[in-house]
Amino acid sequence: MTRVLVVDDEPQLLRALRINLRAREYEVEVAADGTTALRRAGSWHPDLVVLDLGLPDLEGIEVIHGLRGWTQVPIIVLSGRAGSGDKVEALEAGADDYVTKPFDIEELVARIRAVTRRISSPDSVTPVQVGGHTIDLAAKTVSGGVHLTPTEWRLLDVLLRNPGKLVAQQQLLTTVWGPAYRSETHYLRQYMAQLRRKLELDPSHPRHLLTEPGMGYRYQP
Amino acid sequence: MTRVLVVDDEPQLLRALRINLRAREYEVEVAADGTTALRRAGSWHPDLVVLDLGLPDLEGIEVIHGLRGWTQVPIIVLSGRAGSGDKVEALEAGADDYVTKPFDIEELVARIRAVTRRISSPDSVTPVQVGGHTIDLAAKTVSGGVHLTPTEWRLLDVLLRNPGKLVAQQQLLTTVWGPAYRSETHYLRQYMAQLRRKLELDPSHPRHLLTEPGMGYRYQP
DNA sequence: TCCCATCTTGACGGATTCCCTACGCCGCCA
DNA sequence: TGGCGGCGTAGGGAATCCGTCAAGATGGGA
Repeated sequence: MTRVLVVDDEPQLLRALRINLRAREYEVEVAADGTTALRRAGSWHPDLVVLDLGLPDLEGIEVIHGLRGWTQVPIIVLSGRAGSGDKVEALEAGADDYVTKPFDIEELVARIRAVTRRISSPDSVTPVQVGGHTIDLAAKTVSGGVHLTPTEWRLLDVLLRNPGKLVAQQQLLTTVWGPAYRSETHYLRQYMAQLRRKLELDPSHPRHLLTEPGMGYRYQP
Repeated sequence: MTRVLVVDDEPQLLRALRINLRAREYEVEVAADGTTALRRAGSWHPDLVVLDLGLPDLEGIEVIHGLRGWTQVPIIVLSGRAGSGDKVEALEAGADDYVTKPFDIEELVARIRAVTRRISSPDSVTPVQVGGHTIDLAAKTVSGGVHLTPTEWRLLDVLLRNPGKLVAQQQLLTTVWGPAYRSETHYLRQYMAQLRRKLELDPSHPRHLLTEPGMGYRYQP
């Protein structure tokens, strides 16, 4: 089930969105200010964030930056201002879509559907087994009380979305750390070791997170 | 169906391209910034990338380098600047075509068709049979628990991409080891023997990895 | 302010891969 | 028959790559 975090300081709008989204089989959490929103996103790992730019404590742009610091979760921005300057600023900060108030709630739901369809379509990611653990990439959960850090999730994400395929070191480094880290292979060694310690039954003889010397790594289902 | 990843930070242009390309039976994914683009390319494996150079987070050139680090997927570059310097830089970084804004959408579609017709994506190469083994060049896998080293893969790659064709010794040496090794034919003997040992049913009587004395080698499907 | 989780950075032993030399075989030709 | 060039095979040293431990740096929350 798709998890949506709605961030807005108007209780009426929150209620309306919660009812409409739950009726359409979405899981909904709400936050009334930016600080709460960032904290809840960090602990709950939503699949989508609906964010009002006019918040009491933080600039909406700050919330976008805060989220983009560690996640690529889709963000749909709500705003009372229709100026193209705000729009550009929000989209440049990393928002995925922009809706101007007042809006028809059906329109927002349609945009949410469009964004979530785009996210889930690349390959329907169902929970995956590694070692004795069940990993849910969408919910960002691992069974057995295992906790992964943001970087570990990004790395595992790339590997698990290419099951059986060799993923080159350069690809892992550029997608997880950025293009500037193209040759910093010691990060890979470090974090692959951590993933194995946390996920493999016998970390010194991995069966799923495999090394291909001189090339990269491979997730073997 | 051909898969196209469109990277641009202008929502209007994204929408227009998505509609026009989908109407022409392309599968379309979009990304609004370079980081997202790199991640999505890594998980979705598009057959073609349409890339705007003016992105909010990364230099477009960086995105090209990031992609070229692991894939030969065709890249069509969009840019607002018509200067030939940018053009040269993008093409040298590995872009396949260059379109200056503003452009007619029909023109872009025509170029997309041209590029996809010209280049069959290496990521969509179907597995190949050699001896009793199935070889997947994209995933870097061989059936039957056979393991190949990086140099062996590079050599096999060249041969398998030229099925039935004679590949000259010089060409193999320059593409696998570099131009400086143009006359070191003993490397070829060494690694061809290893490939045969690992892949051919009867290594001393190869049926697929054939020698053309004095000329080079040939992969016989 | 301190503490804790996370991300960096450095160093070292062991494993893999590569490079290089040497040798035997075969067909060709003088 | 003996020499020669091209090819296949074998093995060991060197270079590279990888896993691991440890410690410093960073930043956010209590």
